[in-house]
Amino acid sequence: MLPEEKEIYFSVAISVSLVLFGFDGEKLRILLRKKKGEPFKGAMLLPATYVKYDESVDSKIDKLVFIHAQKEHIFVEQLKAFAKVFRNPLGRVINIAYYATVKLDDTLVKHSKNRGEEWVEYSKIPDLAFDHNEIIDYAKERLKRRVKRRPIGFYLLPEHFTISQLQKLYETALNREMDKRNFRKKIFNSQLIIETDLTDNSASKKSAKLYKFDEEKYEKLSLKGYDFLF
Amino acid sequence: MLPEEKEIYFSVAISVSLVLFGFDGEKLRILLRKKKGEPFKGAMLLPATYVKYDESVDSKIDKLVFIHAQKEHIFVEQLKAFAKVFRNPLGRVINIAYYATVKLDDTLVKHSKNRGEEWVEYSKIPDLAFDHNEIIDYAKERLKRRVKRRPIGFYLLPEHFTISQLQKLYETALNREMDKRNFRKKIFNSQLIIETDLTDNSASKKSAKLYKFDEEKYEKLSLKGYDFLF
DNA sequence: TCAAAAGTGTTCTTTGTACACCCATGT
DNA sequence: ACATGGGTGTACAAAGAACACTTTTGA
Repeated sequence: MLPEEKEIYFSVAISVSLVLFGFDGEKLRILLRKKKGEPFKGAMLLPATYVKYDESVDSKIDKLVFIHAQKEHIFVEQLKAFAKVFRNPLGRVINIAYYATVKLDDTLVKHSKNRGEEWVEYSKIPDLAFDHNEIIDYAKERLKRRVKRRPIGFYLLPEHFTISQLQKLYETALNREMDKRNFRKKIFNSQLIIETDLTDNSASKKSAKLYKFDEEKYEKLSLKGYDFLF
Repeated sequence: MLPEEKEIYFSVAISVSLVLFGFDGEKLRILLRKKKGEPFKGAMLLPATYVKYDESVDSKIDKLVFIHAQKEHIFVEQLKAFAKVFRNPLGRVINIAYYATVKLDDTLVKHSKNRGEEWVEYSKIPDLAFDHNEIIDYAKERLKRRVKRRPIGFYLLPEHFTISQLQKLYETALNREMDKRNFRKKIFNSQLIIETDLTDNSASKKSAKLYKFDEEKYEKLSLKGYDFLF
């Protein structure tokens, strides 16, 4: 590359965007915010930020995740780069999209509301600014595939959860209904969940047993290239 | 973004790189070239090119694929963006990596040789310039996953191929040995290959039947969200 | 005649799937 | 007493895994 050519190459901006999945025990949701400035003022869109030419994309996305999920060490993975020429009216912006999963509780919902953000139902995503609908569609597909092979569903649930909650999560993510008995069989066979003494009676008259994810066992198994089950 | 801020954002370059997989009937290979100019002069690396601020990434990667594969309509998919701050000494360059698969024949090997490029064995990739080893590792993982679920293996073989060739391809991509009888059973059950009248006796005294991929049937099945088998 | 790859079936195990009823309890 | 979700087992079907010998023919 000749020095005089540099400016026709080095004139692009980077942004990162985040598809943050949350599950409230009932429904799978995605965090959206309302755009404050131009372009697309007032439109809903994904959390996103520009990255300066000397900034690390990884640390930028980690910050974005922390701001919105209020937790560290959660599951984050890059989706891909969205790079269409005219996706942003300000100039050429390459968006590197990520997704992450978080346990959705009242504290976090409140935090998001205070920031003017909203946890929108998985199946009710409105038209968004830029190409963010395309990004969400891609993220949903990725989640579907991942959830089949790795127990990332567990990262979306509270520490203690009922089997019904887990099943609802899988049903939403995979977009199909499952048989209760077969589901339980599969889950218990996986040996990845531990029964606790606790119960939950928020959803039913009869109270349900609460379980937790056996992270230690999963670590061991995943070292051996373990593949999950659905 | 304020106008005076624009230059700290719009000062990044994009490049695309290509992990081109080829299979010669015996071995799975990846196309590499030798770097001519600085930086990293003389080092081996992936085919790659810079993308101008107003150029389409898609058309740039299509061109790159065509130059090296000499065919159109081959399987190409984005891997992800590689975005480390110091991956390129010229400045901040975001590399959007792709992979593609091509049928490797003598004509193409010659073409590559004329261009000073080399088809290097899948398991013998040397140390490369930039972060290209990381990109190849990522591409291998993706190929492994894809090959299990979609018959992309067929795109790597010549139009007519023997079952042994197909098995070798799967064994290399998945990095494990398979039982001949079970492999054949699975492949024939998939109903995706058609027997031809042709035979091949290049690899053995006893000649082997040649088969071809039933693309039409695959199109139909893939519309229904069909998943392959390994 | 022998080396090298082609081709071929059966058995057993594991996994997936379909399916229906009783239980505990809050209202 | 009844509605609501919690919890349980069995039988059949499909897929996966292990395993060994015969065939063809060029060298």
